[in-house]
Amino acid sequence: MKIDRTIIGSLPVFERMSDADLDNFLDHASPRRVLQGETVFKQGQQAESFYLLLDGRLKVTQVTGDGQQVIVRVVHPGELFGFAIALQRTDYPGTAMAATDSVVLSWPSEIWPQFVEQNRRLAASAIQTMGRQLEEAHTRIREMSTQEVERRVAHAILRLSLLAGRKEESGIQIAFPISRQDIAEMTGTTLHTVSRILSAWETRGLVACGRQKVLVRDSCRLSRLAAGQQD
Amino acid sequence: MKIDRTIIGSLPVFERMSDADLDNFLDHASPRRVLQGETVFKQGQQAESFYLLLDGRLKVTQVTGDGQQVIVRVVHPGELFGFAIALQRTDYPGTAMAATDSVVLSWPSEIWPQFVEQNRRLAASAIQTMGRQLEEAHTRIREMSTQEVERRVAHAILRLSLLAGRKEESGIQIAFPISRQDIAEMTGTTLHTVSRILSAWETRGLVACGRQKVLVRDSCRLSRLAAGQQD
DNA sequence: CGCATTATTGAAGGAGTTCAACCTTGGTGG
DNA sequence: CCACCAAGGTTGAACTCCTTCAATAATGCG
Repeated sequence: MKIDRTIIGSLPVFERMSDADLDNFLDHASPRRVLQGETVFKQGQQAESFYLLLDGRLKVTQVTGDGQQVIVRVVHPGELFGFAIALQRTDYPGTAMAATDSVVLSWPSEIWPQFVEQNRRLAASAIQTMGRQLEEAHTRIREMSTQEVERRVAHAILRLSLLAGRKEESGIQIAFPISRQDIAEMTGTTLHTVSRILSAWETRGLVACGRQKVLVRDSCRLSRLAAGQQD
Repeated sequence: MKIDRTIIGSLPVFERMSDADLDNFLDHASPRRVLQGETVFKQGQQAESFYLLLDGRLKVTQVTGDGQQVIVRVVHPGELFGFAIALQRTDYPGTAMAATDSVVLSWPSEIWPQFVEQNRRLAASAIQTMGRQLEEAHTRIREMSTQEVERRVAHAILRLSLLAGRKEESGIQIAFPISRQDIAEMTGTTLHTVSRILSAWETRGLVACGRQKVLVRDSCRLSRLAAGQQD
């Protein structure tokens, strides 16, 4: 499979990879379309591949023993995911589902060691990616420990508007379908509470929202709210 | 500074490093004693070194904008910490404080890239370390999202008894001083709630505790409690 | 011994969940 | 083409788990 190097080579993950290495690497890749609602892999499945998201948006969820679901990560274009192999796991710890129609590249897990060893700089890049994720997780833990729900939701929405925002005339639209339930699973609350909060915000002109849609109208005031300053 | 290779070489981090590489690497290390209550580094400080804990136990805390503290990690002997440099940060995101008298090794941040590139296998090892931390963080997020306080505390105590437990005649003693406040900061609750929970457990014979001490007397029933089965 | 730190416990209050009922939206198939 | 219906969303009311406030007790260090 021949994949165009120019687009992919510009991604941070491959930043410092030589053209030759990159070509070689891409020769082993298989592209795949994933329609909205379909999964790339499921929790507990054998981790036969690792992936890169080229286009679209994925939600990575985990289900607890008693059936509760949590969104542990949203995958944005250009990010690696499903690299369970790197953690010496044989199965995927979560489920990756397309929040919107997406395109992914996949490589067989076996070549991960090669992937890391062939280009030493790349290892550093992978570590950085994980480091960022780790920091994000810690931020979330901190927020969940100390902040009330409204601020957590504000943070989550702002974050999404940054990483997945489409600028429109009346504000920043989150560029993939996201339900109240999704937001609840990202912030550790219930869809009811999220609904109430968004309704209140809408009244105050902070956001506008519809079915699976959120538009940030006043990110400035929302930021202040997230920071804990009442406005 | 000459440090004995035999002890350190057996640590998972250096698992597959050659003796020569290891010696070279240890030549750049500085050991340091850290007394209980002292800090190795503080949140916001320039990240001039990265570290390995040889002996003792550290708490890594973060303080939020509004002064609330959270324990993001407990560092156990043999683990790397303070490798902010790997995440391309110039400062430490948290504070590392000795929960008990400890010994650490430190290396100048500058040699991290060398550390990673010189021994390719080591990079994989570092990634695994971070991967484990990431999984742990996700577990915590999942727990905080879905479980009530008592189960979270049970999990935290069990985890500590596994990673820092000293077997005694009457149960498993957590081998470093840990206050109600600490447990609260690890589980996202208040010291009051922790105190009430531990008191209740003590009555039921699950644990025995004193000032900064916790002893697990019935890890089996505690596990069941953590799993959500009422006993 | 005295004092600071840590821990216990009661009472009151509140933020958020749970339960329940109802409303909207948009896709689909008759 | 539009009627139907499942999925998503809203909103009220009751309840509860946990926090907050407060006061008191135990522990151990200097």
